[in-house]
Amino acid sequence: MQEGTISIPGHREVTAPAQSRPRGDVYAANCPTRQLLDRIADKWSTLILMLLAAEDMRFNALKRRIQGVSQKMLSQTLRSLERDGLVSRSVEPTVPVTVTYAITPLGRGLFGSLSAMIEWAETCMIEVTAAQRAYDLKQASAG
Amino acid sequence: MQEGTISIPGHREVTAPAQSRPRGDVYAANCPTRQLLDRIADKWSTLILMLLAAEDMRFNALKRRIQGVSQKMLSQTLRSLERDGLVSRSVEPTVPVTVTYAITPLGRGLFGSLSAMIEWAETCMIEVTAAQRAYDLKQASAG
DNA sequence: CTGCATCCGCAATGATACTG
DNA sequence: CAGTATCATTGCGGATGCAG
Repeated sequence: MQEGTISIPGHREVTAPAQSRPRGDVYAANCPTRQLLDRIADKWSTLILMLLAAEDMRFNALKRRIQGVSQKMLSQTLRSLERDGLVSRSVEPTVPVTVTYAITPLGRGLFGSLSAMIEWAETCMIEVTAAQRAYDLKQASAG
Repeated sequence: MQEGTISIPGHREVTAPAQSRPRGDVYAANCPTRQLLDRIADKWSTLILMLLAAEDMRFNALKRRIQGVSQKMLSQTLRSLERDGLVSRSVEPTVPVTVTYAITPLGRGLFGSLSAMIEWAETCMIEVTAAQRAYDLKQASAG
């Protein structure tokens, strides 16, 4: 951990202490864009964002919907997303408390790119699977 | 590891033994699309694909260009990408051997969605950073 | 109900050394 | 140059328990 870092547990720091050249090079290790890319490239972030783009949801609703996520990771991811301003969290002071998550305008912007990706994934899944099988066969025979 | 799984090291299996319902639910743990999504959502895959979309590259050229990647991860990711049919690998039998990586048509399809995402990331980075700062401040005072 | 804190195993990653 | 093999470490992610 360096100076500018914060303590979000699930947040992998890229060692970016006061980067001086913010623009242009996504391939530089300390580029802030890459940090963002890492967040986007998170296993759960994508799924959450997709869900929230459709409708606001409660914590447990999300958890039920996204199979395989633990509350820890869900909570963690949600907090990261909130911190990035992609998701908003609103608390109604009922008893017990009611927490609702929603996508922000900023998040909705990202959602556009994301959905294109998902769509691609669903479309090309067949081809990819075929490629994998071919590759595996070749490996098995070649050694 | 289950039956259908293979031994690519960097490949996190989602326990998908002969999934029966391939379509529709990206949120199901065993959905093949999600496997693909995980691949896409890889830290290095994105970067590599972006680079190769611009031009064919050699191994070390990639390594030099992508700061912070270890040969191990680069090699690993490259192999995954090749297995998925997104990247092609060609070997010229020179001495020493010359290996060139290129993006495939399939990979280029994905590249479209990807570049939209990168573009978004670069555009909205400022806003996200601002949101982060605001969040952190709020935490610091309220926390 | 909605979380946060803690412990902990294991997979993923990185550093280093070695091969062709 | 283009990797593979080995070893050390990290921190993800799951399970559990507790709090508001």
